[in-house]
Amino acid sequence: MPELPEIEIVRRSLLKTINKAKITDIKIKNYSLRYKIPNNFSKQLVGKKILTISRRSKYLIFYFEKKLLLIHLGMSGRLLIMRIRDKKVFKTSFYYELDAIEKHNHIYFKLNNGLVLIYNDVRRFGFFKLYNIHELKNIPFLKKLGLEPFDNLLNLQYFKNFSKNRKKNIKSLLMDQTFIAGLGNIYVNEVLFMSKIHPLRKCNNLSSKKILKIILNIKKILKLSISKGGSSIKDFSNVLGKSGKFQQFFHVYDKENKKCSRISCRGKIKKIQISNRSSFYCNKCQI
DNA sequence: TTCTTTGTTCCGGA
DNA sequence: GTCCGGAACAAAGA
Repeated sequence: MPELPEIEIVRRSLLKTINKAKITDIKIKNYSLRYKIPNNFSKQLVGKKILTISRRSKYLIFYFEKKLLLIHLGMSGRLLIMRIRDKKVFKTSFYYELDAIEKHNHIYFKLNNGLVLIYNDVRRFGFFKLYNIHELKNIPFLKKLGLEPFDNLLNLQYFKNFSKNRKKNIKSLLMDQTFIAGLGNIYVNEVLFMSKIHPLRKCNNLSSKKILKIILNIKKILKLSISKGGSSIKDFSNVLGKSGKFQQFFHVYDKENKKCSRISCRGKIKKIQISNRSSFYCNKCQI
């Protein structure tokens, strides 16, 4: 599941490989993603040069002269880079254990630098949306998003202001994209474990100390994850066959019935449902 | 056949 | 009007 760190890593790899390249051809194998790809999609992008690639929350934004392309990878979307000459596929991300299966390649972007950008997505929950540059401020997906996790404005004051009149639990608050944009289920579970807070704790009666701990851990865990990923994709070819690094970070996610990883703790990881999402926590140290 | 997985959207009730 | 939880939705694999 690509979360914010993975999207950021993909963005950085794409900047290194295909930034400033021109799209010379587009082949669409499957139009039905999360939203149907319009028939004039290719026509609007062929001949255009990628000026830069940015990220907001878990969205990637490709900038062209007058257009921007908004990409969301859903839960299983991947962007792959293939060299046309030797047909070798390099992954732009490090966390997938299995190689992409060709039947799930849905879009091919042929570029003028000898590379092809491929969109591969097993579940097809990802999407591509094309906008005019001047629409940027009015894109519904981006409009309602809260602060980026690394934004300096994400501080004690912001947290307290947002949560003081709310009754929901801390897990749901951290999942709320209008509060902090880009935190998904996996990292919220990990952040709460690191902060020793039970996911069902009400969000409006946390101590300042606990809140600061949460904020610090959000930034810390995301940064760590990006840096690990970043170092393992310096040379794309190193990535192939080296999977599982990503999972090593997890302390609670998908660890039901495992022992708590804290040396001094004899707790056990429990799994519960919160707002229809699996939540994992240690029954001893998260209170 | 049923369950799981994700982020987003929508809806009803408080 | 606002908040909140639950359900639906997309597709495919186990």
